[in-house]
Amino acid sequence: MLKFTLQNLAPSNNHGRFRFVSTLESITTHKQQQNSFSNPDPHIEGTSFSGFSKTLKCKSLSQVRKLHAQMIISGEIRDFFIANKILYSYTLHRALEIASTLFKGITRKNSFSWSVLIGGYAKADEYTKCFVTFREYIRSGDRPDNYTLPVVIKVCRNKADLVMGGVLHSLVYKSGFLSDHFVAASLVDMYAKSKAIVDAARVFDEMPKRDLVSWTVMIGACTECGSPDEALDLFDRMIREGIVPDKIAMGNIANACAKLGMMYKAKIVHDFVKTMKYPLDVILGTALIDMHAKCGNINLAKEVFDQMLEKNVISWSTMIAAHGYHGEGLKALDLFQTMLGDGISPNSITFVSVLYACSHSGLVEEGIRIFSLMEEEYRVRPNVKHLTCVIDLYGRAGKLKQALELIEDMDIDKDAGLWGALIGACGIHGNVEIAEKAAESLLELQLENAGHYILLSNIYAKAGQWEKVAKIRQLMSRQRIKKIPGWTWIEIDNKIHKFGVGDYTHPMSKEIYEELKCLGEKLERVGYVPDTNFVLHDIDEESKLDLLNSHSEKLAIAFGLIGTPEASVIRVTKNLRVCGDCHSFIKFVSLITKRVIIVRDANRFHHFEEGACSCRDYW
DNA sequence: TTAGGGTTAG
Repeated sequence: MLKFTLQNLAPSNNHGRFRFVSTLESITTHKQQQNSFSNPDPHIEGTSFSGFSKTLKCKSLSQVRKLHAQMIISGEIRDFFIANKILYSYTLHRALEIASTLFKGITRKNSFSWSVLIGGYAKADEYTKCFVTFREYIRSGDRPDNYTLPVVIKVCRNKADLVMGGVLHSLVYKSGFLSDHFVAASLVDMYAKSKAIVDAARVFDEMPKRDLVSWTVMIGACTECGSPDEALDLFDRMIREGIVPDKIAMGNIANACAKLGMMYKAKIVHDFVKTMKYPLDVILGTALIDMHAKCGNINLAKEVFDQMLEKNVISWSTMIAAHGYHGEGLKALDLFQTMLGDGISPNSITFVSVLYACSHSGLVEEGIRIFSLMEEEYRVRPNVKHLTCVIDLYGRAGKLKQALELIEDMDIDKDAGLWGALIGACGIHGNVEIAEKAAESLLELQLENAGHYILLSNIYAKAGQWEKVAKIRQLMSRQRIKKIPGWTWIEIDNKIHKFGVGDYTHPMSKEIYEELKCLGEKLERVGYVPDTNFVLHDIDEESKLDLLNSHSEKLAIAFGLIGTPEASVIRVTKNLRVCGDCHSFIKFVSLITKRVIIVRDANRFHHFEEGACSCRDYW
């Protein structure tokens, strides 16, 4: 089952105000004033190439070869300056064999020659040759310089090779290049992409001076490692230090906003991009689509998508996925057809998005048909993620036996997510027998994801099999698997308010619980009955009711009702799946308050209106 | 003359 990467993620600065909003606005104002005087184009950059370099760079490979031949005939190739330039031109064309031959013939190799060849291998993903050449460089007695080191560190980043990365870090330290911002930024990025966030932060903190790239790398690292709120704080710090974010930094911060699901901030990010006139290229445009969609604004996402002059398979897949998790399966399928009509070949992720969209809109037959055509018609081999979507589809249709048979028949490495999808479907249809079979396979994998164990525990609890619930709990405890705490947060007036279950830490807790009590009375009059089956503890009914009434999504929504103008849309984000009772509760709240309530959970968006949800009770 | 940061799922 697809999920946003929201687990374990919630804003840490409870009730805090993100300052980047005002700082971005101040830059924007400054920029507007600047524009009125000089109207500088931020996209025209100076170049560092001399005329000769520029000329060579523009030449085709055959022209470079011709020039090379002329230089050999005239003897000018003996000039190491000229030889180096031709060497560089060859690497730009990925003509690495000729480059290597030329390199061997250069008698006075300098650091430039080595850097260029090593960089050429790196850019061509020839990692082994890159490291072998780097080793020869060191053995030649020369010291690697601040041009070569970022290149080899980047290779470690691409391979997530922390061992070699650590060796290079120590080399950097010994050679005194830690103060070079190119070298240090490469190290930060290498650690970040290898998920060693503490090491990344250490290098970053120790940098004597940080430029835009170093900041962007560190901001991206925070988002990547599950702390988008820290990414926003860091972004704020960067701006306070006078650094103006460019389009790459803005794409990066759009990712953080996407993870947090905060619509207000998303709008500010987009406005800033517009004011700075950053071009909506394929990467920034796609990041903005993803941000708006994950912040609950599918219309703005589509607007950006339509404005983009160039789109690639990632942009299309992002938009298809967005329709999917907003429950707009037919639109997702339409877009998929348009994409094919535009001659864009779908990739593996496109199919995950399409199948996911089918699954979350109940398009069972269509989804199964597309799955069956994937390999034959589109040459994309189904993987476990596609199969998981199909299991969701079968689950929705109640075809649990067929789902189990399909899993057993397919020659695909099964993962916990796949078995989790089957257990989830069993939970909806109350099928303990198949759930137990799936659980056996799941437990064999001995994975640490608490969610799947909870699903099974949920099924046993619903069936009143408390002994088995206890057994699952024991297993989790033995394997030290902890349930991830559920959090729901709501953004009001640019402040984030975060709630946990039974939370009394909010300054307005008294009013929130009063609102909940009042709501409960009104809801019961229109037919809402709390479903205590969703409390997975073997406790008395009254305690269950108390626990149920203080679920984080209910607290956030109650606060939303108090803190936002009448008739306005309430948007909340939860890091886990919304609970079944809360889902029913929110439907009733949307009915009696006439509010549209949009809930983003770990799986998808739920649009509640007039007592119904866009997920049609399947999620 | 050469070097570091960017988009979709999980």
